Amino acid sequence: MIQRPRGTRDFLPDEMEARRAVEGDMRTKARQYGYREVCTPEFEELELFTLRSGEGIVSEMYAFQDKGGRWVSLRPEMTAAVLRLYVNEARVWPKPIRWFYFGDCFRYERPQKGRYRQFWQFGAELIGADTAAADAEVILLAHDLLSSTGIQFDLQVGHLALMRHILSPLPDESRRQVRALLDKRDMAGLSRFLSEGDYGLMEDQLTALSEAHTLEDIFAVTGDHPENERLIELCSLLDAAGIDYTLNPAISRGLDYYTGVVFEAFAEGLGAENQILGGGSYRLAHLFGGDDTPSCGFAIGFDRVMVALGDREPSSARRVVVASTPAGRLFATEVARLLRRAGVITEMDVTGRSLSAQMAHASKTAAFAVIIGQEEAQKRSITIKDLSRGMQQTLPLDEAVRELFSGTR
RNA sequence: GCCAGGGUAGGGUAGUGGUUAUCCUAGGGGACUGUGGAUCCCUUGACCCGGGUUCGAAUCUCGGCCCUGGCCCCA
Repeated sequence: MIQRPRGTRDFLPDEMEARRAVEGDMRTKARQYGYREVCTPEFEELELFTLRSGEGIVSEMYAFQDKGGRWVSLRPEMTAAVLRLYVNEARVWPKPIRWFYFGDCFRYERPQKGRYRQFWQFGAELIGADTAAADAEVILLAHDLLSSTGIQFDLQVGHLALMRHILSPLPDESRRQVRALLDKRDMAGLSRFLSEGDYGLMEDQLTALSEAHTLEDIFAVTGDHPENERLIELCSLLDAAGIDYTLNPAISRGLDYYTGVVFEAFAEGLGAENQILGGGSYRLAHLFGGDDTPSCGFAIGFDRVMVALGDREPSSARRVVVASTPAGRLFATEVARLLRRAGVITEMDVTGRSLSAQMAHASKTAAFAVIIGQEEAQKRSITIKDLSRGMQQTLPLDEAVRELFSGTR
């Protein structure tokens, strides 16, 4: 027997239908905001991803040399590819550009709850705008996408300029370490690190910042800063939209290319991998040969959303099985075509089983059985049996199709 | 890369060194060639892989693979 590759999953029909339904709701919502779907290759030149995220990520990617000797990689995320697409094809399109995507990505990591080697992301990018209104739109879209799924989540919004301001006296490498500690909320580790480097005052500021969840508290720590206005405006826009969010100036997203506003969302019941959304404003296009275009975007961990949703009711779409005797078979074929054309999910026997066995099968998979034997075929009528209630009636074909159609909607 | 716990028919399980590996469920067929769920009968189907110990291994042991969760990382 061949095993499924590690960290991958198979999806059976019930689960696939649930995934498609959620995905469809997200698409609908994104379109309402004027975003249009794009699709990029599942593998790209390796350099695309190392330009964005550094050489260090190669060990966690499905990277390989193809038969022409080119270094390529299965995509570990989609933002870089979407920005590459923008630079290649849409540089001169009217700004701003609103795009969304849904696709699978691959990372070579140790699987655990909510973490797989093949996983799906739903994301959006707003390219060519650098205002609080742009930040607000993207955050609202992210919020509405998550809301449309019905999960409970905690949305946190921050701004990297605040922390950069405080950390500016530090050398580059220390800055990165401090941000990692803050992201983990490891205040003890932070304290140890900063006192070693003789930055005691900074520790007080950072502690205060990580505990600040209102604009006043934040500005009390950071003082006057050119980006304060941006944050004030963003908050007033988010408040006007009436969404729930928490200000969290300690978000650092572990990334160097984010430029300003950053946001994340978390859900319950996911164990260690509880982050379901990450995003912010960034500049990437110039890395791929474009202008230095400001952008803002996010990605939703689709699989984690599905885990957070839990098991849903299987699809309620009702089905019909057409059961026939040999004498009714040709007419039954005709009837099945009519039903399908009318939009009814219709199955017919393909095993040559007895009528009794066909009915036994129908009772397991369908809500209604349509029975066609010699008598029905001669009169061009069909017998409809409601399998849950056990009632049946024989009707002329036209009338029966109408009946079934309305009965199964 | 590290740690813990796991792996017996499609699903769920019993089985701590000894006949032909247990039971439930599911699938196929039949009793029943125009009517399902009940019942009965027949049937399909498993010890994750490999080495070792042993007269004998599902069982003990080692390695690997995979699963679940945690750490690390998280673009």
